[in-house]
Amino acid sequence: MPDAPERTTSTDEPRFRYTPALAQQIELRWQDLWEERGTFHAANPQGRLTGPGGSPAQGDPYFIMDMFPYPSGAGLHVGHPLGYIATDVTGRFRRMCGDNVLHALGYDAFGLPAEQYAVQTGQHPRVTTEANILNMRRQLRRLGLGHDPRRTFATIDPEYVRWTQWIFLQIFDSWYDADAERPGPAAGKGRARPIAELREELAAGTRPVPGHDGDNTGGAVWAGLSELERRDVIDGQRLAYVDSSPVNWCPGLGTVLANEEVTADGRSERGNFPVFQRNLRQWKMRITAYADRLADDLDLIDWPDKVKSMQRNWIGRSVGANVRFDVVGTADQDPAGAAGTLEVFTTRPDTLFGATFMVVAPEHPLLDEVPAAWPDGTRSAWTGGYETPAEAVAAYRREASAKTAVERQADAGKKTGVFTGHLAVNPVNGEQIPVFTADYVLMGYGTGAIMAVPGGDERDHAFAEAYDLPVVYTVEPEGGLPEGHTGAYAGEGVAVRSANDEISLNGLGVAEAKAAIIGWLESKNIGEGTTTYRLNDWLFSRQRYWGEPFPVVWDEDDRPVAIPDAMLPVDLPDVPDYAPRTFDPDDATSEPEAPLGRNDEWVNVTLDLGDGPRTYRRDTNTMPNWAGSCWYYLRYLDPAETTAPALAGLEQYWLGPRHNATSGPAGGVDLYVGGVEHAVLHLLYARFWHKVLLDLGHVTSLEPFGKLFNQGYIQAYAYTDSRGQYVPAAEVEGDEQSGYTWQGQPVNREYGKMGKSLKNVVTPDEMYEQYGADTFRVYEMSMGPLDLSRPWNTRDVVGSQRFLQRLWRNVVDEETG
RNA sequence: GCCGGGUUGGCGGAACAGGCAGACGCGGCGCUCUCAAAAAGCGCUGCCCGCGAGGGCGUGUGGGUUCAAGUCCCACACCCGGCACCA
Repeated sequence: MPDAPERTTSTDEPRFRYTPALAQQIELRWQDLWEERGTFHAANPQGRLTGPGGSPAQGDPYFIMDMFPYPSGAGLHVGHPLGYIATDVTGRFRRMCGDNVLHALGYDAFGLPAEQYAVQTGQHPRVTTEANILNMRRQLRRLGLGHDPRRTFATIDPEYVRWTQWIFLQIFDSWYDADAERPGPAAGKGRARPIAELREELAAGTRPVPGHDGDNTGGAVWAGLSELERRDVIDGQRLAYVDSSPVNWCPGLGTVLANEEVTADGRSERGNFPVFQRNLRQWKMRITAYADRLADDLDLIDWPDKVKSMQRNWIGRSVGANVRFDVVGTADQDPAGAAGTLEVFTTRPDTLFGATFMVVAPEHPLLDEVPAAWPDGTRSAWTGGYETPAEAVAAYRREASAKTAVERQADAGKKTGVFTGHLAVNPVNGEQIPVFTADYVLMGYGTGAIMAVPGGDERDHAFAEAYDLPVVYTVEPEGGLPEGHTGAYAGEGVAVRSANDEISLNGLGVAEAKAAIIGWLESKNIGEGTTTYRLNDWLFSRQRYWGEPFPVVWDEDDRPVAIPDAMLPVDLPDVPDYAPRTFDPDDATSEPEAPLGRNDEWVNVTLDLGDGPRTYRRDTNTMPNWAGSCWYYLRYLDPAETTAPALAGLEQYWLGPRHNATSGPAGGVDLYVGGVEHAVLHLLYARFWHKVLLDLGHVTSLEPFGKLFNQGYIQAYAYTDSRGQYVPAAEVEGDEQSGYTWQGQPVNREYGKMGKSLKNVVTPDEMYEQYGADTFRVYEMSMGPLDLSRPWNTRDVVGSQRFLQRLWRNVVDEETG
């Protein structure tokens, strides 16, 4: 029982009433005691981290976690702690039930906003970030969260960076063996293996050399390669690799971005700047190798369906077939010979007999060379009015490349295109069909080329209608297509008009027909069943300062060399100017320039990496913000561990599939609470890293997060005056009926986020001061279900205050104490 | 268009397994305390009719199942979120 507070006002309030002042006194006292006693220390089954008073681990392990915060300069508003309060309540409940609860909070401290804040304030990002973390710690401690304070860390801590870089090197030093059996619970085919094993197998000749024809028996092909060629083969197989392909270049941010960071209308998620496709040499991670496992293992985890479906959508698995069409030479070239082949991907190989033309993306390499003249039978509508295919194709390519993502979306449905002059041979019936280029076919998906079946696909049908191309229906529903049917028929049915001398699909259902035609294509070696994904490899390098440097140097042959583990971490150097080099947001021709490149002494180093001192160039990129958050859950197990990101025994105890089964058959964190905005970013990347670590034997759980819960957002009202300027929401008076006013003038109410610029921020500090942390916590938990978004109303908080007062009165006499 | 989630008083929301709809909180009204106000406490508060007793209506809309439906089934409308020319 605390002493009665000094009376600070002249009221006649009872001495022992539960007032904000008394609440604060109680809260601070207990917060100090919890810290002193280590009340919320979670006990590891081994090692230095024991429970309160040195107690050993007892009860079922229960690992509960929040998506860790980004220490922004603005400090917290009342929306931020919502999830932390919820996990605290759950964690305390489980602890009371006898579980060994692990609950801690670290800080995700690299990244663009921290860097931008530092640039604005003219201070080094480390200075501002550390100050922000301190402020956030203070605000959160006052909330009274039952966290284990020994387990906190920030992603910018050099010891944390060491292990982030170490994991990067594990990925860099791995390749994906699609045929290898996975051991243990991950059973199936395909896993990451150390790159050294690839080299051994190539040298021994037990594996063909990728990208090189020829029989590698006894390592014959391998032996014929120079050391540089060998390194190129190896580097081409790594799970972290550098290559030059179209990437998202964002001049406004001065960096390239991952697909997941670009919105559907072609802008950066952060800053909303235009993003351009450019061929640039960048680091990527081979997440596509894990596409199937990332999709399939969603069945093993307890996540909201919404998030699962977003991930499935993003991965975008389609099962179908690749089919190769011969492209014939035209009259002026070589009328007899084939000019090449055109490979397409289709999910409906059963409709091959209905393919009456082909379409390739404007960027397709087939268009680099086109026939000199229009072939016989070319219709004027196909040529775009040009004299030659070359002119027509060039004009269309120009047009297409000038289109922005927004324009392209707006035009979706309207079909434009032009005949390329090429003719392809439909392998099932020998018919020569025209090859068009059109922007409704995307280079980034499948093979960038399709067989068009206007009888079975609405887009192809629209194109066929616009360019007067023949329509053949090869699938009909039971009872046939209705009289006068127009448009494509994409439904179930049986194959018709689908037979040649060797194979007949007629009468088969869609699934059987697919299987039959794939068998035939494979027997003729002109196609095979295959699976295509929408997911692309993860673009992993950024041209910014405030991130983890790549633990890689480049040798005199311009090949990447890993920094040995013993030399980690590679610290961020001091550079004269850490500001990113940004550009006119619309200037697509600008070139990225990494701030780390501004320090020649750092960039050019002499190192002894095992074969004597040599000079190298450091990699000047930094990792994306996601790197640190890809594995932080592992670091809570013991942030001071010096031999591994996390000890195997601890990982098994806290994350392994287990007994109380709260985390499900895949293991992972028992409860992970955070916003839905990371559905295809952090949550996909972290799953990918975890599976690589699993393959390499560093973890035993199949998934990092067994159960996920998305909390809603606390929203708020904001008010604008007649000029549209925001006015301080706290000073607005009135209600819905009588209208709202600020300083006597009427204002407009809007509903949305809480934010500085909207002048409607309410801070936890104000709540501690006016009501106490417990009232604040009760209010947030009683506003409504956690997964819903709802409005903050400061005046409603008093209800929770009265509730606690009533509770208090039931236990304590307000007059006597 | 496809996928996911919703729709209950003036407002946020509750109703767990089909069993008294509207818990709890805000707001509103009345009262107590006070010279007064604030704070706090007590009572009332879904809508309509009625002085009242009381009556009627009521969970987006229309149907259905059931002794009984916010809850189950069918159809529709609207709102929010995600994806979208992905072959």
